[in-house]
Amino acid sequence: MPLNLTIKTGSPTPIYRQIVDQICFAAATGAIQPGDAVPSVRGLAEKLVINPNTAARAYAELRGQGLIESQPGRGMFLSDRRDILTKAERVRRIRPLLTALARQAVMLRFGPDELHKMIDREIKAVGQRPDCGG
Amino acid sequence: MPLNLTIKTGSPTPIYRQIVDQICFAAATGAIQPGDAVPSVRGLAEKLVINPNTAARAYAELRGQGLIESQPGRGMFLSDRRDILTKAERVRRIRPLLTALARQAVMLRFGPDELHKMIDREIKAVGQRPDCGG
Amino acid sequence: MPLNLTIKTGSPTPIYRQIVDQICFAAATGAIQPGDAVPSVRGLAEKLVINPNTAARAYAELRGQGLIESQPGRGMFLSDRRDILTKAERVRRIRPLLTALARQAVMLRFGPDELHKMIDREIKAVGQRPDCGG
Amino acid sequence: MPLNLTIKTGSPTPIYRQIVDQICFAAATGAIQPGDAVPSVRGLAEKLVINPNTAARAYAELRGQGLIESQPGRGMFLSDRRDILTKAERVRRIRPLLTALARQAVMLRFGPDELHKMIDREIKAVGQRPDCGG
DNA sequence: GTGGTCTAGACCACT
DNA sequence: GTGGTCTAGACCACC
Repeated sequence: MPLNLTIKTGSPTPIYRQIVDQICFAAATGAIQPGDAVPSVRGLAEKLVINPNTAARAYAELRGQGLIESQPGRGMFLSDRRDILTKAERVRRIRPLLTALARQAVMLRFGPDELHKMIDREIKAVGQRPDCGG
Repeated sequence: MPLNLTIKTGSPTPIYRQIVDQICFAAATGAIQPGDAVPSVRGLAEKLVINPNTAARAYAELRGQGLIESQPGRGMFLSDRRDILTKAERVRRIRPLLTALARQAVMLRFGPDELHKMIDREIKAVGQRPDCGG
Repeated sequence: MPLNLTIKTGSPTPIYRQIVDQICFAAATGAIQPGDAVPSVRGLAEKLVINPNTAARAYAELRGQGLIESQPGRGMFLSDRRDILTKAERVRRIRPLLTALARQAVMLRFGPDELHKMIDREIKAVGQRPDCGG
Repeated sequence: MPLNLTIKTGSPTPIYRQIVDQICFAAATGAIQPGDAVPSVRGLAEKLVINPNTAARAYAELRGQGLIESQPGRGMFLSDRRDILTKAERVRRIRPLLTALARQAVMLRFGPDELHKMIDREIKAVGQRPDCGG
């Protein structure tokens, strides 16, 4: 089962964001491969019982990020892997989370080694859950 | 001087949050010890030239977290926070940040080693800044 | 007049795209500076006589590109300049236009020097027109 | 062999477009000269193993552009296209591409010199490919 | 059938 | 007041 999208309504994480994240992960982890088709806007909307616009919005964001490409009239397909963002921008985008984690870790007296182990475990576990607290 | 609070007005981080963070850090790093007195609401407000309500709000949050205790008639004192949180509770509190970081890291294609290095650097950097709310 | 947005309805270029392009240009040419506010979603919608959602969509795209940042409750502001895309990605995005131009130029017997002059003139002229054929 | 047409099926560029482009190039580069005969619709369809309708459509477009002329009973011949387009018309036709390129270049922060180099490279590369529709 | 765009109107959260 | 999200339904273009 290469792509099993699920959403949680009423979550602080918007639905479209949940979809984006899950497809993003599926691509990053290799669950879906370049050239693979992603569900159609209408099909996804029907399956998840959401408005087609919401599904379209998720896909629009993914397309904007260069992760998928649309072939008009045929559907949307996963693009070839490539580095889109500069190293500086990637660091910039993950920085707030690093800072927040470091602050909380210091406050809760977690040491670097403990953190490393926990983050490694988390990386392995990630990608199954539709909502991880935005 | 065990506690040297400074604030930055006009920051995206509310002033009360800045105070909470700094006292939190001071406690976590041992700059202030359990049983030490913290400034009175009025004294703090006067020193930082802020509204007493703002200082009170900061202390309310700290007391809610169990970090300080008021001894009526004597003032506010740092409690021994090691007694407060179990290991499970500490993990529970840092978990959402770990998850969020792991997800973002996977999406931005940061490997575990890169993450470890960035986390360590961030931990070292943390605690010096009056404003560290992301 | 730092920012004079106009749109052309019924154009092949979608309205939201026209807005994105114009703000993008204004930023690239220095007409608006980092930290400057951009019109509010509702204000822009009213001025251009479009649906607020359409304006919001344009801003969402600009924010996704890292060009503007939203300060909740305050408005949207132009971000600091930074390189977001890798060189390879920037080339990749301009490539189709280069190819199309080169083909047309060969067919119409324009030489490289003529092209250089025309493209330079076009660069100087660009940015005033809301629609330039998408 | 003045005209060696090849097509790529399954390409995003329709077959008729590929034919138009290649004949267009052959004419522009002098591979075929005004007055030269071009293959008949039937002959071309047979050689390329395509539907005669597709070949006819390609020729219809070329004739519409004034590039070829049919001499009833004799076949189709390359017309002298230098007589057809005035300088103003040539500029008018390439203008939209110049504008689009200039806009995109400004947005992606490509300077004039970089653009000139990329254009020159693209011109050299053009014409060899059976599929060059962007 | 596919995606893309736009409108209209609702609700939320933050300040 | 600000932005953010979601729904509903419409129309277009492409295949």
